[in-house]
Amino acid sequence: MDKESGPEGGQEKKVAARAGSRARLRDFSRSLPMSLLKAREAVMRHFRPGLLRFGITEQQWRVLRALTTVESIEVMALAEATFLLPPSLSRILKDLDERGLVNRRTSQEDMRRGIISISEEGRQLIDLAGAHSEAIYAEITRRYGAAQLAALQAMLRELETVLANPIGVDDLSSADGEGQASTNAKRMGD
Amino acid sequence: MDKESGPEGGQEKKVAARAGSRARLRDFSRSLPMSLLKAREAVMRHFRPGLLRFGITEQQWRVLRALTTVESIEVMALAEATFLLPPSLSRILKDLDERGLVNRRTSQEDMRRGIISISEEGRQLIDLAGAHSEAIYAEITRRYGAAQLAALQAMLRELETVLANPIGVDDLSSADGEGQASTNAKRMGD
DNA sequence: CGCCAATATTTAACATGTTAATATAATAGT
DNA sequence: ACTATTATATTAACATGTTAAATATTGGCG
Repeated sequence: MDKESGPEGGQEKKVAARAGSRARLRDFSRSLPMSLLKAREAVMRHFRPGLLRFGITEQQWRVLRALTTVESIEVMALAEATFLLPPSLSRILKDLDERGLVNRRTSQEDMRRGIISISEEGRQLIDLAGAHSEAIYAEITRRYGAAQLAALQAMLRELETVLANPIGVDDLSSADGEGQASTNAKRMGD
Repeated sequence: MDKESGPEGGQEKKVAARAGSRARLRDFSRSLPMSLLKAREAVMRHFRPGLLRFGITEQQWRVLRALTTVESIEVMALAEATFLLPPSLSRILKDLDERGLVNRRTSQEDMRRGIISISEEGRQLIDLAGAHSEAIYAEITRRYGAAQLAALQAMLRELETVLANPIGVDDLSSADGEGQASTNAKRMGD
């Protein structure tokens, strides 16, 4: 599957002549985390400059965008919806609040919970930036193909599902041994 | 793709409560950047704890791992190989150098260029952490399926290729039925 | 030769990612 | 009621992402 015939271009002068661990580390740039990272960066490269011109970052946009879909939402639920960790979201909300783009209040039933809603200014900003983003997203869809895009996202969701359960030592022992594991695992660190 | 007409009217009730705020946010979390981000996090969640026990971060691991594949390499080439931006790599190399995990020297032909190589300590560390990562990667491959994994990576690579060229106003006009991003401000695809 | 554009690397400044620790408030058990 | 536990943010501390600017050095050109 990972064919990659030929070296990375051959401009490297000397490869380590040391024994030990070198040959199998060659294709590390094609690891799954790297593939996902590169693909995402390829996408975001097209969105970021536009958002920057509206004075918001990618994460701030995610928050405001999520807030347009509800009347109000608690911080924890917002963190899950935007896939931001609570510390990050806390900082972002503080900033957006100071800029008047969101409103916060405290739940009366549970004083721990903060309840966030988007302000009118925030909504206007999302309307403006959203037009740009939508056009870019449409062009990405056109280039890649709608069906291909849907298929890709289905596979990504499947990957998430499959990795939902933690990997313990028991899993490793059954996968690393000989037998069935030899059918799939080449070696490639990450 | 993104339907959800505007909630501007505010005629919906609070979706706050517990975890009842999922229905409206679902299409938002289906955007391509979010899908890629979630999938990558699902993978990294399994690797990070192991690396942390060896005292290295994910990016430091990438750098050391890349260095095991060459005898030495220039900073710019290393940045490209690890997919790190030069400022990030600069900080990482400074730290790894102080910890004695890498060695740096300056090219004699071009005094601007720094040349990096892994130290013996660094190599030992990679050997240890690498065994662990390999086992985890093998288990991920087993769960998802080797063929499925290869197909996913091919699709990701295709996405990169398709998005290599910048998206200009010309592309946007032909993408949607009635482009003109400046006039229609309603929904977006993140 | 000397000036200047270009390249390689670093620093700076700000925002976020990540883990741990900290207040505060609600809840379960006894 | 009282305490241990749990849940909800937030803060802290460090590392990285991201863009812009600064440095250093090289190479081109008049």
